[in-house]
Amino acid sequence: MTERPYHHGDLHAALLLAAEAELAEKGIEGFSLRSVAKRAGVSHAAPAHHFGDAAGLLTALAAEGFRRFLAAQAAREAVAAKTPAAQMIAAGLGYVDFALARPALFRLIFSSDKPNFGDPALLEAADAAYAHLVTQVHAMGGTDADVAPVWAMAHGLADLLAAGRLQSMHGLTLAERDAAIAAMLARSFGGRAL
Amino acid sequence: MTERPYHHGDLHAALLLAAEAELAEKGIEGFSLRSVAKRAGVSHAAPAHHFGDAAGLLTALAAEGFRRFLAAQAAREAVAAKTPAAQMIAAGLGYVDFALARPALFRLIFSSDKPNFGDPALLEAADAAYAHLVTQVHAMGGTDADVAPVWAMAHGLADLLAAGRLQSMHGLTLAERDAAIAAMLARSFGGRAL
DNA sequence: AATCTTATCTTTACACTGGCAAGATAGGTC
DNA sequence: GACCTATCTTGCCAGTGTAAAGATAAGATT
Repeated sequence: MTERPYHHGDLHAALLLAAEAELAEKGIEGFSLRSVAKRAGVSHAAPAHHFGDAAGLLTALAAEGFRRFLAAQAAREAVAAKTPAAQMIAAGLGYVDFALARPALFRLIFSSDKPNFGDPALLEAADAAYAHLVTQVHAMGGTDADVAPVWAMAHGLADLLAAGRLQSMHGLTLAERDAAIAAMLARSFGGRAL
Repeated sequence: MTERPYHHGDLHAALLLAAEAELAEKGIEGFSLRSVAKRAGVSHAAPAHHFGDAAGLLTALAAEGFRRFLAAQAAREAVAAKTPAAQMIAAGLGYVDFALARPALFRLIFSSDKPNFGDPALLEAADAAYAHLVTQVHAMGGTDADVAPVWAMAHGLADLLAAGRLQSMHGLTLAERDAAIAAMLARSFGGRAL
């Protein structure tokens, strides 16, 4: 029987990990602060000291979510051709990858009121994601007016796919699905990406 | 003092109205069944008889939401030119109108796990909305492959605007905003709408 | 008309939730 | 060694969803 020490050591990080697992299993609407604490092997009131309240924990998790979100895009970009068009397509594919791999986290950062989006750390992470998108569009020779359609297309695809609502894309192989998404992203840029 | 009768008369409809108001005020994440009951002037357990549980009430509300969603599109179509292209653009504008006018209801039908989407009445309402979209695309001479990009563009714009995330469109007048959305929708159709 | 049946609504109770306050523990500082 | 502060636990409260049991009313049957 290994006695659990009174002080955890790195409860802050442990709680974030537990919260991510809890979110993935229960979804935003089933998320429970007490359950997260139990998962981390700690009393129900322990998280308060590190994150204040449930919103605080979800705010920190959302910031981490934005970083994962960017990482998913970077992963696609790393294996894509180093042309601006291919990089932008890759970012869009990563956008969708993230929504499908972590739907609850995706909803937390885009469709939830629980995190405090005025929090500086969260704002910074969100701004970084947005800045990346703008950079991609500019690299392709697009203007600020091209940002909205590209973003909307990627976001709409990601959100609908994560919700399981685009049944027309269900029977496709991964390669076919990627090709279809790439074509739609190119279309959102005005067809100038092909 | 008008004594409240033991039997409400039409509690089913009254609860739906109260639930819609509750949703609009508190959002999905602040939605409370007991608060809805209080709003309808009835005990907290009364809704159970009509809707089973909270999910049942939100399922019924989601079905109603889909009907409102279609009505918002129809409202735009009624005042638009009667060409297929103008009608499709109008539907997209109505899509966005709905998301901005009732963001919580929009999230309930597209980004929530609480309603039971296997419910026949909800399925029927959702299918009707999807069928309308397909009809629009076909009327323009589009194929089934054109449905996804048009839907994704409309949905992405609606979701991002409802979340207040497309700040680039904040300073626009209503007419300018509509024109920008129309241009993006046309783009999602491959530019063949202009 | 009297009784039975059924639907509707209330009351009560329970397990769970988030948040607060008070106490326990331990690590660091003077 | 004494103090201080951060960390964590325990105990508590109001609020939530849901189930069970009782109260009330309306309709049906006789």
